[in-house]
Amino acid sequence: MVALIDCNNFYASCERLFRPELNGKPVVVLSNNDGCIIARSNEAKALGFKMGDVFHLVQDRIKEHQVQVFSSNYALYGDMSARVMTILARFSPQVEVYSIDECFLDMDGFTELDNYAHTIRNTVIRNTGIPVSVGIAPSKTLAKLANRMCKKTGGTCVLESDEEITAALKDFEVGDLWGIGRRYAKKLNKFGVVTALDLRNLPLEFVKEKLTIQGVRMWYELHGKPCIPLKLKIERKKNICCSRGFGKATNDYAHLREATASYTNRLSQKLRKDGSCATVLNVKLYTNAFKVGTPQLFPTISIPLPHPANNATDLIKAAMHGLKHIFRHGYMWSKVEVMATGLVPEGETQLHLFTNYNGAVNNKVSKLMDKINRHYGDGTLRMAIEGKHHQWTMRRAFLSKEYTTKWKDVVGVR
DNA sequence: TCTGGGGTCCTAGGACCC
DNA sequence: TCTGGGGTCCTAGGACCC
Repeated sequence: MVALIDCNNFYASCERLFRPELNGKPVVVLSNNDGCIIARSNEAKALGFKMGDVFHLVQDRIKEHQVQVFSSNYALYGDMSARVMTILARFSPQVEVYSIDECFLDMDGFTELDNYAHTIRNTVIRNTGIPVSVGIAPSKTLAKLANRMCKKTGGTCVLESDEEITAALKDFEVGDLWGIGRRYAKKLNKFGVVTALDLRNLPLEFVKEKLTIQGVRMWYELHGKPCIPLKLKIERKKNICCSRGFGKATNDYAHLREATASYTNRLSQKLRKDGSCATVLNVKLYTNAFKVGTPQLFPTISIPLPHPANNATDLIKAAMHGLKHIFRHGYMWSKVEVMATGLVPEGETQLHLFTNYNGAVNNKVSKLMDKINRHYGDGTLRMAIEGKHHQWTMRRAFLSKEYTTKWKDVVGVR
């Protein structure tokens, strides 16, 4: 048996923690750049606000219903997530942190699962203030389903017997299954497969043909035979990316240089944190595809690095070279993306045959900057080429404080 | 004026090897 | 008249997840 614990309306719940007067009121959290709605309290859901609603298009309704709006505050959500996960790890020796707000626990050998689920839920809410739902079932896919079933009531759900599982599958839309997206749902609907039970009852060969090997795994999982193991080890990432839209589109090359350098610096931090070096750096520019009638271009370049690197200096140098190559006049650029690929473990990098360059000095500088920034706060030391972040930095008009990660933002109690 | 930012896995097809 | 039978690696594109 496996449990899936999922935080309810996670970002909205985090914001409410430090604004208790908002309990029972509609709250939404926006994506980066205050673009779309990405989290909603139950009250906001009830008012009809949808995931992905474009903020400036629903602004009138937001005002009308006095919905409290927040910009994304990942410093806060990341820290609250770590607290929740730490508590959850007490409840099982085998834990997979699946996303910022979800966690699988191995429940093999555990008994009285109903009681245990309640204990988990009550402990998390008592110790962190974050409400969670707990779904327990024989496989990950079914645990996901169990979790979804109690999401509305915000409680717990254990699916164990065949009768319980069959009854649950019967009322569950196939498109809501973990692993079935919009495309597959449409495809399956065409074959008359509407519910999760319909999918489970299909012949295995048919599933394999239409949904490939992933569908076969899902089919077994729906039969209560686990096929997707818990990921207990955190693996090094295969790609690392830093991509962000600008607060305002620009055609100014100087701004693009600043933004690209800044994202690349951030990318290099992520690489160092993961213990990886890049062998290839990709740079891509975007115009705003939503603006019909304006000239569109999405130029991209892939730069093989002379030496695997994760220091800011070498990567920014490569990125500037790439940017120069793909930049064109006559376009309004709205976003830049830098991506590190061909990652190799730091310390296992291949030296260059014809030079004795090994990046030692640049690596030292970056590591020192990490240390200082960890101690004095992100951005204390930056690369000069990043500029002052005025023109292109993202919109965050409704940002809350870093209540749990910044001394000056900690709430005082009298 | 304003529409997110990350990731993963799988398959088919091409290029190459002996 | 007739032209094999294994492999690997890489990439682009498509699907999915939060």
